[in-house]
Amino acid sequence: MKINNIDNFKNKIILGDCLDKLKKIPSKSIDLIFADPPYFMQTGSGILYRIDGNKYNGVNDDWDKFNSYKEYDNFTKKWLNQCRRILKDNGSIWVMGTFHNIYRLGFIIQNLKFWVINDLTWEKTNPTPNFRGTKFVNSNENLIWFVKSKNSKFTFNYKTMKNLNENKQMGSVWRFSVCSGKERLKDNKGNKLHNTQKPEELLKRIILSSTKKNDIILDPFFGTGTTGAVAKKLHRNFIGIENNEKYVKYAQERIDKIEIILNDDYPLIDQVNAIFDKKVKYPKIIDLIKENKIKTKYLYNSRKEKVFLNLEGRIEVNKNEYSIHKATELFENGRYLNGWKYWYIKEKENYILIDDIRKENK
Amino acid sequence: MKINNIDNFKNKIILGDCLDKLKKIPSKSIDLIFADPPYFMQTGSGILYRIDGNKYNGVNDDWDKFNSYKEYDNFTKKWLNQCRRILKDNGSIWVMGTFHNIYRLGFIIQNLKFWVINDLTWEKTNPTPNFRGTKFVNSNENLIWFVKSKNSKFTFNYKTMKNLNENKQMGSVWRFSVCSGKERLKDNKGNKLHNTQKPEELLKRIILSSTKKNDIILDPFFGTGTTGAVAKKLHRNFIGIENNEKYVKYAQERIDKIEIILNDDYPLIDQVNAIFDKKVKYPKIIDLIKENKIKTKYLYNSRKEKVFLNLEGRIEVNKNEYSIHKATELFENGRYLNGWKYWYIKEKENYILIDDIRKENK
DNA sequence: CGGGGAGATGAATCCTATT
DNA sequence: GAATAGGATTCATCTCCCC
Repeated sequence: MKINNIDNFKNKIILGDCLDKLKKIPSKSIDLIFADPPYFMQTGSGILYRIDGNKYNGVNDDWDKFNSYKEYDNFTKKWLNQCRRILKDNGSIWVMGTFHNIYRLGFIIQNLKFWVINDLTWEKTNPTPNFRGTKFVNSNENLIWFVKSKNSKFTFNYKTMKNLNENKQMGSVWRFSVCSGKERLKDNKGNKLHNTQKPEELLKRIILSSTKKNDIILDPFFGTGTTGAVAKKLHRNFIGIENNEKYVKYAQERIDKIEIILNDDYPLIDQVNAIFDKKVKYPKIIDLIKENKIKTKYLYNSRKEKVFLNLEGRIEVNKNEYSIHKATELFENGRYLNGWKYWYIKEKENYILIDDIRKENK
Repeated sequence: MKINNIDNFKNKIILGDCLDKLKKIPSKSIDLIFADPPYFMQTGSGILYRIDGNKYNGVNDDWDKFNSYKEYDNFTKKWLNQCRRILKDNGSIWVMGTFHNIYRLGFIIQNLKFWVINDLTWEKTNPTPNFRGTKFVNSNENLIWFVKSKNSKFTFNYKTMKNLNENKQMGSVWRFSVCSGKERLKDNKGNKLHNTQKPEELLKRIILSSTKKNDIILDPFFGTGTTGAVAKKLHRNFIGIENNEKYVKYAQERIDKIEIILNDDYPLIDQVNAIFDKKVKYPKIIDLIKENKIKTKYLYNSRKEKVFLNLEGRIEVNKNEYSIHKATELFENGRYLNGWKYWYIKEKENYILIDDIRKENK
């Protein structure tokens, strides 16, 4: 086995510096990267500050601010370039942040020629109120979903997400509460372990929408391991990178505790996933003719206009041949419609949509 | 009077290039700038079809075309620098965009040492669906509210916004529909005048939250003049800059038509509601009966013909039930009339039109 | 101007495999 | 690489018409 085979990293938490450890990951080996990077501010001592209320006081005179943006941008470019290298060509990356860093992220993402698919808003139903009434309550965090290039054939489990959303297309604004209660990890003194632990609901949506079962998901800022926990629950593989030994310990415990089968939070979601995103193979019209499922020589539209269907499954009009789809243009003034849902056969006195015949014989 | 006195620009639409005209505005003269710049959408050259086969008519205007991010960024820097110059030290700027441009805006805003107050999300309740099921529905646009420096004493009308939000602190995610219907301006052929007209609700929140009465509000991408219209309705002054002659003409007409009805004797919030929430909800007849506003069992028409009104708000004639409207047909030889304006109740010896009762109880 | 139904429409980086 | 065929895909809102 090669030392750098991706299998060596699967479902492990790697303790160490994000950039150092990213460089160890083989190229084009990852299906999804989720990154919740820190809000980095250079204070002279090089302290990393997470986005957490007003904790970044004291580093905001103009010069420091600009200087720290520069540092932050450089750091961002470095880990994003590593992400580009290790991501499969059709893989996806999700990042999240607030106004403090999301514009830095988005700008650099676009400059590195990544291709943005969606920008999303997580609306927190229970944000910290603005006690002094000085501005609007900061009730959103922002997500960017992007891929390596415009031509990427990324995964999007459309029907799964629709199904999760009362059977309507899921939009780009997600509304649920911040992580609290039992889900929130505590240290052995009973204090919250991490300031910005992400809710599993968030990772559930990300992973369900843009990965397939058994995909490999990497999180370079693993923290308390929400990404790993949800990946395991959804039968995906994870790789975590985290610099803080304490977080690694608790994250490992958290993930080890999860039993993959029959979890109450995610009952049979993989089966749902499989059911809803399964592509159905339909027979072609020529097959239906050959198998004698369509015996009639003529097709009709809803206005009972009649066309001739030949043995090759082509519609003949004025000595020209058209596909069943293309023929709709002729009869609908250039509107291009799905021919399967447009043409009927006549059986005795009944008109039957050819799509219904197709579905009976799939 | 100085040639460049700001009073010369007040409540005028300036036809011409955004940058040229911004340069004419005196320094530190503006209280609020709202900027809805081109988004640089980069749509493909293909036609996007709706599911019913019709074409989707999206933004394909010349004003949204740029050759590169670099060109877009340079343009952005230039107009933002002019904005910094003309804005009062305690003034506010709001910009908006989607993922196509919002990271460019935010990044440049931060690099130019502006100070961000809030990032906000406008969640559209009726966005264009994703016809192909290729990604999450783009249902949000993004806003950035920022000021000239961290020390700015900007305006934030906290209580007004709280009052507008059922007396809860207003958050950074706003939910309302896109501009359509009567609010949407049409050209003289009946087509939509502008591809991206913004709803008045949006400007209402921006102007109410971060300006005072009689403030001067400048919009460098004036378009159809939503900013001017709402400014006028709320007793603020506007200055619009717009390059397209047609838009200017229609915007001027739109603004001229507005009657200012603010009155100092009434609480602002009531007036705001009166101005913007033009739709009056009338009670239904069943509600009036339930609330005992209509106590009588009989209704009369102008010929004093009597009918029985049951507890479900239906008129009974010859063992048949009719709506109050449908019942007019019976009594008017098939002429269909508005029942509210046809039927009376009898109170002592007075006949009272049920429409009057309804209006008293709206 | 009630109520039901048909039709229109909105800032969109909106498909894919085969020949 | 371009052209073609096959096949999958929509939600809230507003206006207008009719009864």
